[in-house]
Amino acid sequence: MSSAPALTPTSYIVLGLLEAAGPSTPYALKQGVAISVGNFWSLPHSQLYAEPARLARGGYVTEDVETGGRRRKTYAITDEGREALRAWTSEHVAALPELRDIALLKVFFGADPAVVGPPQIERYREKVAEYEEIHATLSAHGGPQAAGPLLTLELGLEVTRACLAFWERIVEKR
Amino acid sequence: MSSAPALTPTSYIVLGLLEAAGPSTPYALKQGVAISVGNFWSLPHSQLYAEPARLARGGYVTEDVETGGRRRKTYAITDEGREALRAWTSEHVAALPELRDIALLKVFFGADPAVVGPPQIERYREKVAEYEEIHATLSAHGGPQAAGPLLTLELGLEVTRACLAFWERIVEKR
DNA sequence: CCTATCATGTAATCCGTTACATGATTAT
DNA sequence: ATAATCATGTAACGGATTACATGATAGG
Repeated sequence: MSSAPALTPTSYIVLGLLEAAGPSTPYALKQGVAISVGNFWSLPHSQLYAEPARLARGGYVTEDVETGGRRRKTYAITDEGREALRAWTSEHVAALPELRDIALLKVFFGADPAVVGPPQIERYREKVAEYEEIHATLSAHGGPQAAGPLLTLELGLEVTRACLAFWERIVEKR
Repeated sequence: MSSAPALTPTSYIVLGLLEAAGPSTPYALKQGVAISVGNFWSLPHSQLYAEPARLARGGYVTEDVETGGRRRKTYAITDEGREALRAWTSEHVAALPELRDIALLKVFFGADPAVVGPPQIERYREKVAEYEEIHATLSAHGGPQAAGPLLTLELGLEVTRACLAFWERIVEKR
């Protein structure tokens, strides 16, 4: 008896969104990712078609196929899926994330900060502004279920600001 | 005529190490990654066997097979490889990196910071200490060719400190 | 009515992870 | 000697990216 492959972060993103938003089509999941977790963990839309299908094979979600023309598929989380999600959020994490920053990789191998830096600075400034705006609306409205996303956003802001400060410093220092 | 697949970050890590260290075996590359770029972009050792082989097929490196018993392979960067590396470091980067932090993902989906946070805090403290030590030795010794790695380390330190502060704050705040 | 964009999906390919495997070398 | 660890690779599998493709919908 072959055990099914373990669930991946992609799996839990889908499960988490399905639990929060209720039954959804892949397209709705795509929208959901874009305005929430996609800010720090994005997925190509093809994954949002493939992953729910995998989860359905494992019994973590149900698949409901529209009888009409487009045969759209709607997925809903099952009790088993909810349990898997709960177990996952209850486990601690030993490993730290890696930066995996392409611009930084180039600097490591000798790129000129004056070349690599400026576009990064510009994008980081936009991102800080964007995060600040989301943070304002989310902390004003957005009930207690927004606590997780709000915390996430706060780390995003701090890290983004740290990166911005770094690039500004190394660009002007030469 | 089928164009070869584009080079990946893994490719440039191998090319960069080969340029910096001279001809190397996969095992030497593994050692090199571990003490340098692996601090923010790690690779499983199997990639350091597969990737040089791919690069050899594209003409970016040469492969020299030992005639003796182990038939060890030694790779050396070619002019074409050097040019590809130089072109890559000269291009700017539009995209920003994503955090892709599993612990943060769990918090996003409702995990209790008191569960997820403490192991992260412990690891982050170790990492800060480690980075500070490397930074001290690298800025004391380590000539001008250590400029890239030194900068890289500085961003690593700032981001790591920001993450540490975040987790400390959200763990104690409840 | 035509065209652009949104919505919805599939296919091919390849990288990356994981596991397996075995040859040298060192320590006890 | 024998065990343990280091060194050196290969194989299998699957997830992720990329590209392809076409059905709806709205704007001009």
